[in-house]
Amino acid sequence: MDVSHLLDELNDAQREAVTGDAGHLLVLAGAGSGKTRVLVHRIAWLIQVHHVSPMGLLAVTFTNKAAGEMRARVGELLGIRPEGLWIGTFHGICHRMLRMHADEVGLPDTFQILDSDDQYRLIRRVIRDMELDEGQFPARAMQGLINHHKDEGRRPENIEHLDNPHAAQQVAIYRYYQDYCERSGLVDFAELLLRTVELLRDNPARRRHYQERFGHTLIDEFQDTNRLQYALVRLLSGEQGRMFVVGDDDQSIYGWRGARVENVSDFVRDFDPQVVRLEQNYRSTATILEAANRVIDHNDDRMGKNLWTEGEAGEPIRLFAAWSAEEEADYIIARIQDWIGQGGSPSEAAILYRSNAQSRLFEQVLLREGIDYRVYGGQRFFERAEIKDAMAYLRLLHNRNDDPAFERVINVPARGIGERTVERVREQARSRKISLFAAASELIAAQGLPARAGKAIESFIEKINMLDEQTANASLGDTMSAVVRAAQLGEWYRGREAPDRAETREENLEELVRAAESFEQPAEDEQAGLAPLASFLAQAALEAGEHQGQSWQDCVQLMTLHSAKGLEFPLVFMAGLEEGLFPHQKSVEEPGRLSEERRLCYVGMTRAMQRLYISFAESRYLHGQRILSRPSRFVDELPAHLIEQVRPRQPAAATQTGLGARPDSSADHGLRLGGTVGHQRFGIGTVVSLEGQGDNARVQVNFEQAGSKWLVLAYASLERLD
DNA sequence: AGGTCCGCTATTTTT
DNA sequence: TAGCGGACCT
Repeated sequence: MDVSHLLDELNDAQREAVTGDAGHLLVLAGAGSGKTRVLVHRIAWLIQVHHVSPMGLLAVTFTNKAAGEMRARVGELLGIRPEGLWIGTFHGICHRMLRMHADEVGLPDTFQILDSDDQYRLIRRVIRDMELDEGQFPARAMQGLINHHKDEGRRPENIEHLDNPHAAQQVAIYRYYQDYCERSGLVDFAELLLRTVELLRDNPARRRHYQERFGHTLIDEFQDTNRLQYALVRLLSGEQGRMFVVGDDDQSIYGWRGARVENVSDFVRDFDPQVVRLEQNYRSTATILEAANRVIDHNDDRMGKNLWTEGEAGEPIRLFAAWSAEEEADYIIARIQDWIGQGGSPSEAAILYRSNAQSRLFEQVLLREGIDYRVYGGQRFFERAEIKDAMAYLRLLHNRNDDPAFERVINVPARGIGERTVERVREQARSRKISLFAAASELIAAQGLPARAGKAIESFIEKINMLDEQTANASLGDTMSAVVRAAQLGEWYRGREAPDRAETREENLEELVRAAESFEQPAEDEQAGLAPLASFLAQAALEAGEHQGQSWQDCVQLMTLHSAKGLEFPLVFMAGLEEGLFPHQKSVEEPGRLSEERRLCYVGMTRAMQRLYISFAESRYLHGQRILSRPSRFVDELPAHLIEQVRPRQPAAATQTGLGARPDSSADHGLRLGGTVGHQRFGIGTVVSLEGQGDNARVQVNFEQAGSKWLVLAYASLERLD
């Protein structure tokens, strides 16, 4: 069989990775170096050249998007959809295994996945049940703590330090929450992984089964794995399995949520892999790459990598120093208009920022200028309140013991069941160790509720039971439709919200019915004996859907630097490069976090294909207050010779608005902004900023070689060269 | 039971 | 500035 098409379009390093034959492989894949291509070709290579059965391959990614893309491209390359090939997210794959072995891990067949919001509400419920002070044990923090323990593989019984009463209480919350989940057949995201790890760890037969099956394990974005994910991969791969690990330590930006870059070096230690570096970049100009290389060079403890390109130097990076965030936004939108005016497309432009709040100004200006835009990171479809409400009804049909679902809709729409009544039901559930639904039924039967409340609860229970009977043989679409109709959520929202808002909710509910109608159950779910309804519920939790609808439109892209990872745009703006904002204050304060901010900067820069603008503002509103900032240290780390100062900082007089001290152009040192100066040690540079007077006068110079420096004039002995 | 007002807080996000 | 949650009022 001719397999040249698998290698023809690859460079040497990519080829080395794809064909690697010596045990395990670590591919250090720089930004834009063709990482996905290598993964996809590797899979095809194993199947077509080494005749590995698709059944023997496991490919793991982080996001559904990445998994979907990989699956599509493998299918395309092989010309067929390889049957039996497991490509999926960590959570998707674990979910699948747990469904297959639910009985062995002590889960009911009807177990439900708890999304973050459900989990949060349940933890809050638990803390109240335990009658603890929510100030001392905030649900948000407890959620983080519990998830962190799980990500580290810890059960309540594995946690020590119980000498501290507060810590002991936290563990008690974890235990209570976990017991609750067990009783109700609920599994949170971290639990999906932890259960699977425990299954493989404690059940030798299962472990052997999978280890024998998966001769090859491929893992994407390895720098983002946490301890549990690494443990999972090791268990699945076993002694015999070959690991093909792709990652980039320089793009590790999720340490704050448990990702361990150290897994990359641990992998080298544990598996002694062949290491291949993909350093040739097919995305950005040489100028952008060199600047990015130089910035990331300020980090220690790197595996080491230098991006290069055969392409041209391209344009310099433009650095814009704005007085205010408003001016920054005006400037950026004006440059986008230039781009469009020159025939560029709006969707080729991306504005990247550190925190979501920054999008507002850009949105205002884009709106004013009539340019379409799309903000990433809004609420996702299955996270919308009305959708979650409808889904809660559906969940109750599927599993009456789903307490979070019961709590969510027991009084939505309002049917006169208040906190007191619900608390009576909870008490009953606690003392009888049964679900809320069962407790409510018992109370009705025992007439243990006030007449009014009792009637209301009874009608709710009847509604659920009746819906269940009516839809027993109905399709998923018809069931959903019946649920939405019976629940009367549209009416409920219409009665209490602004018309346009309620209308959107009703449209979403219609959309939900359509989604259920067109839902195609994955073949493997069907084989596992799963009802379509169960599949649908699981998928809603695991893939919450698109962030925002208008993705098809040709519009300017607004997103955080984090969401930009993995994407590329011809025209990129990185805005708000100010100390305190980027790097964020919190990251500056905590040791070790700064290098992650720098990696974020590196990620941002390497999104740009042709043209990169970097900007900062001296003043902006933050939490309703105007604050003054210095440029980010990352700006100083940009090599001066690659930068074009679009507007060197002007003497203040003209734009002075009375905010703080401005550089004084009338000082007698004879230097001027934009002027060229020479320095004994640093060489030649451009004056970028002047500050203070007399002995205190300081000057910021962008030196061609040494980069940007602040110098005190009294000591620096600069020479005027212009 | 349900609605309103006040005060507190405030990176980054996927599953 | 804005959203959320809790306290308070009807």
